[in-house]
Amino acid sequence: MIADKALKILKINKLRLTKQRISLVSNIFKFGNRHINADSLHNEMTDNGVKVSLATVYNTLHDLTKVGLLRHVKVNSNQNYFDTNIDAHHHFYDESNNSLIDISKEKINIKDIPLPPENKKISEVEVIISIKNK
Amino acid sequence: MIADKALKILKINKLRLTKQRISLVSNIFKFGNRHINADSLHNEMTDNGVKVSLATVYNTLHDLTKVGLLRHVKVNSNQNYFDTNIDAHHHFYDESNNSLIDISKEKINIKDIPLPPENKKISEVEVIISIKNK
DNA sequence: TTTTTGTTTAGAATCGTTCTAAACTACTTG
DNA sequence: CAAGTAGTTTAGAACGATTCTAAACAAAAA
Repeated sequence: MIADKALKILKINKLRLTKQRISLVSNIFKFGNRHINADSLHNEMTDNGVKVSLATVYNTLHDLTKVGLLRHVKVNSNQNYFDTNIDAHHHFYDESNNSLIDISKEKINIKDIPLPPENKKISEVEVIISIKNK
Repeated sequence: MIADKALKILKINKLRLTKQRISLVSNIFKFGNRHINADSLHNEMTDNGVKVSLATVYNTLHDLTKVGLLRHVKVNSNQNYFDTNIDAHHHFYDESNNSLIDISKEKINIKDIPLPPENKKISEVEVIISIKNK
């Protein structure tokens, strides 16, 4: 995903292309796939000399998730992580430093997936392999 | 797991059998397998007329986890969930109400598990199937 | 341009959780 | 079984991540 394409998707979803969103989006998608949280993204912006409030960082991360440009990773850390890789895939979760490492979908083969309860549908299947130092 | 056995394990681990721990443990393991969080457990105690501070509830949940009587579920909800079912198994995570439903290990067949990075070892493999209302 | 409506902001508020240090009590030892 | 000691509980403060508020602002529409 490149920033320009992401901005088009924001526009399609009737989200205004404000200065803040433009610089956040360009930062988020500047590097390859990665896992970000609000705080580190906010620091990144500050370090780059871009002044954006933390509230806007949170709002934008949620907006981007809503339109499918980010994926909220359901790992229980004290912080919420957002993944720029929106394709189905799994994660190593390093307990020693709360970091995530992608595992491509093909690497894990899940055979049988049970049916969800009545009136529910599956929204996501995620494998989390917790790891720690040897 | 029954409460008496759990208390023995506490003793073995040199954790004192205080009034608070005894009533917490007996509450936690009174029902079958379930998923608890600090707040709801604290309410449960209060409703039963047992006065325990919230801090003690947190301490005890952690202590029980440390000695292997509970398992901390790594689902990203805003609260931490502890599972009285300590056997390897998986979960449905109902996004509509942040609840967990057990899926027994046999129901899901994970074929290939990738090797962890250098100097790391796997501590847990967890499948989380997020579900929502149809 | 002017108006409308969505967005940003600083700071307050909230929520789950952990910390603190004083009071307390289970267990140990003499 | 009394006295000592070391682990435990507690209320309340503190904390860290996140959300809320309502006023200022800016993008898009009219």
